[in-house]
Amino acid sequence: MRYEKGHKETTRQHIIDVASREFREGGVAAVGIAGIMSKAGLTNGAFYVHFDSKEDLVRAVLSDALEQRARGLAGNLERHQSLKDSIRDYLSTRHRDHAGSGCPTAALVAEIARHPAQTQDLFAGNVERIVILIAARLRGGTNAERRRKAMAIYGMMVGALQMARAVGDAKFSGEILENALAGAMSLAGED
Amino acid sequence: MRYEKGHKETTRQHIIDVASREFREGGVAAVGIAGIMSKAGLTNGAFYVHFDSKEDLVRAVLSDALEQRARGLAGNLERHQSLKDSIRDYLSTRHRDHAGSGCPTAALVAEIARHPAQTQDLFAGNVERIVILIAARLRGGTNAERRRKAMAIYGMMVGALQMARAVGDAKFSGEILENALAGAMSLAGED
DNA sequence: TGTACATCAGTGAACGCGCGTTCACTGATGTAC
DNA sequence: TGTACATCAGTGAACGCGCGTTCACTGATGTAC
Repeated sequence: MRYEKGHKETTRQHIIDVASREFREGGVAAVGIAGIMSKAGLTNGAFYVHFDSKEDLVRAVLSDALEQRARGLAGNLERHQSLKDSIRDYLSTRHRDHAGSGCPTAALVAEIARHPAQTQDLFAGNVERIVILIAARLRGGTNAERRRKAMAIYGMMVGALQMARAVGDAKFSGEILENALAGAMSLAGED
Repeated sequence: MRYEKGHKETTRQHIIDVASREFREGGVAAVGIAGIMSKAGLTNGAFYVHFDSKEDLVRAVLSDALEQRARGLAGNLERHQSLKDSIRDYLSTRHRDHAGSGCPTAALVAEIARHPAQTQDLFAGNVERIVILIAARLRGGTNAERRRKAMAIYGMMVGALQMARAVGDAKFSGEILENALAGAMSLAGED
């Protein structure tokens, strides 16, 4: 079988998409290559046609997922979605219950802390980008003050979403999301 | 060899202490039982004299580590440490660089989200406890408002510490910690 | 136009390894008689 | 007091299994002549 131009790149992206979901749902350490390839409709061996190693895939997945997230947020803000609505989406039960398609930072930040410097740098660049996007939507104060608030707000979003996912009890979980939203808006200086 | 009274309980606690550090440093999924037992100065087989399974150990570790943390915070507050100083300790470079002896929530929250309900309930009880401790130190507003703020602050602490650990770059990491501290104090209504 | 060879994404079996778990055994001490 | 047996935390080899990775091979298509 010989394939049309671009086929290899399409397959590579498909593997990244599947792995991206699996990693966010199950964690990098607990998800294996055989499982990813099987879910992608391929066999074990084809993996190394596309990636050098599992760590190479992790970097490709992070790069892709973080990029998509930042683009999504930028797009929403350009389409005049309010910062509050963006944060509300982030701290929603829907986002909480769909980690596989959700924020890669919330799903993988603890694991990224244990990965090589190259992987961490990739992550850092994305955090910077998100902070700038949030800061640009804040009103009042100096640039430095808006940057400070943006970091605090982003940290709260990531921490609260993770806790909401980990407590199990739906009522308590919902309370965490609501209270973090109120806290974020209070910091942002809106209602 | 027959052992003095309490020996088994001492050994069990020693295994928990070792596993607690290893899990927080490396993550539950990436740390094996053979490694834990070897670091505890014992062999493989002895593990099942003390625990039914790895999940049983995970619960024992979480229960122990979360309990210790909550007690530590309660003790500091009773000894009249200010809330600000407690949060400053939490968002310190020292805490960031010593995950093994640090907050189990920040280290393991993402993994707890993937563990059984029994494990999640254990975690939820501890979050509730910490929130109450923080809320009791807040001034002004109704009880409900203080609870809201306490949850937002705790979420921010956990999220910011994790991001500070994952970005690699020390300068950026320090900036995240400082800005989260400022955000938390702003929410708490102090300086 | 027909034949021989090159290309290369994907196959599927196998590699060594460490995982969580099991189990027959050890041996120092306690208890029974 | 001396002997026989029970106790049980810990040993260390082994279990089946899935991990990440390697590799000889396939086979449809493209290119050369």
